[in-house]
Amino acid sequence: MDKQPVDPYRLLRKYFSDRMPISDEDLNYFCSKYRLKRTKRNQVLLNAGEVNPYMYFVNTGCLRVYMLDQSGREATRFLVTENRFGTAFPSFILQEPSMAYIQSLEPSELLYINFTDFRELTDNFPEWQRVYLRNIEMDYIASIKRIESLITMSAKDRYNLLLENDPGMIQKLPSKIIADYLGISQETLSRLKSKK
Amino acid sequence: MDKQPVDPYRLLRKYFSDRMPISDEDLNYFCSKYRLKRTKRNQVLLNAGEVNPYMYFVNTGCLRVYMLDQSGREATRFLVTENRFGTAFPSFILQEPSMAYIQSLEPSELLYINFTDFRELTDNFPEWQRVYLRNIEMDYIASIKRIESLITMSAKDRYNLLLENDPGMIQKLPSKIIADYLGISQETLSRLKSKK
DNA sequence: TGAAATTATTGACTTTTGTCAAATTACAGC
DNA sequence: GCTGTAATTTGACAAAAGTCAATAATTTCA
Repeated sequence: MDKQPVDPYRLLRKYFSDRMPISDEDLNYFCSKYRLKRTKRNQVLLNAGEVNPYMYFVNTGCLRVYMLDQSGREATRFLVTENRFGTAFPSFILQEPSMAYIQSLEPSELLYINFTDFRELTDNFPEWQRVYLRNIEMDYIASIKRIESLITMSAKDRYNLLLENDPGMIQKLPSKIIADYLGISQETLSRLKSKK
Repeated sequence: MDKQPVDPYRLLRKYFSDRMPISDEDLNYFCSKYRLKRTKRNQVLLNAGEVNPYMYFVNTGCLRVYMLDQSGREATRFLVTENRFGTAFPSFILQEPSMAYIQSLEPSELLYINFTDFRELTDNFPEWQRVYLRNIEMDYIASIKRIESLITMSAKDRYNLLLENDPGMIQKLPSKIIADYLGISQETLSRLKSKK
């Protein structure tokens, strides 16, 4: 069977129209600001030190935002799964050099928009500003919960919590990445998994 | 010399008018949604398990949002200093029982607004929505940076970073609170301070 | 499919941080 | 200014997590 050729903007249009009232005309205008990019496994989209130009919407695949510590070890800051927006946020918003890298963990299909256009849309379309605000509120809440887990829980408890809240993530991603998302070494994670 | 009686809404009015164009009428309307509260040192404003009804604006003093871990140890999630908004954010936004407590570290003068009124203002005043959005973006960025420090740095480096970025905080607050903000024990912090 | 590269596991040891207890210091509130 | 409570420091030890190295298991992609 042949694959149907799929409109790469289908998911994005659905994302907008599911969350806010929007005319076809505005929808087309929104989409005109986004460009398509296909990436390979482990392709780096942004290097630390660069100003991050784009916000990404993930059609298929998965993005990972990560940093290197002083000794060159990787630490995962954020993961962006399908049908979601995400980027190296501080660099994008402040338009300052990034502390973080962005890579696609798998071959991915992405839609991306530059900072100027992104601000133009949030500033001029109140309905979209509202949706975006709700997204940021939720992302902020998720990051607060992550801080809580980091300052109050042991590595073992953090792992068990992730296992409860997001079993798919643990199943899907290499444990190396789970470990640096939790802020522990892969050896420690390996031992935690065998111990319970 | 007698103290001048000060309008408790002066700072709040200034906060709004500094950040957005707003008519006197709207300013009065905004302020009508806020009520005044004076607190004692260490007074608890919200207990864990309660739904957090209020967003606070700190006129004078300081608020602390903190949690208890399994063994009853406190961990500071967030501090709200003068002339800023803050609250136990997840519970306020989701209107769910709070994981966190709120207390005033010093005698404080606060203005507070309930959730319904807060949403009413952000939904109906685009200029204010925009200012609020920028605030959340900045708070989110601050929390991302805190996550970075927690997953990539040792206790010692996190302390030195805080010393650089926010020396006032270390000077002003008891080291017990600095320690549980950094996610370490007070004994460890005490040793870090003497070692360098 | 099969060689090369990456990832995961395990062991031995080190370092960091936590815990408990006691002594000292600071300071809030009367 | 006192006085009692709270905060801080220090010591001795325990537990948690990291490091390095070697091996085993999986993937990738040519």
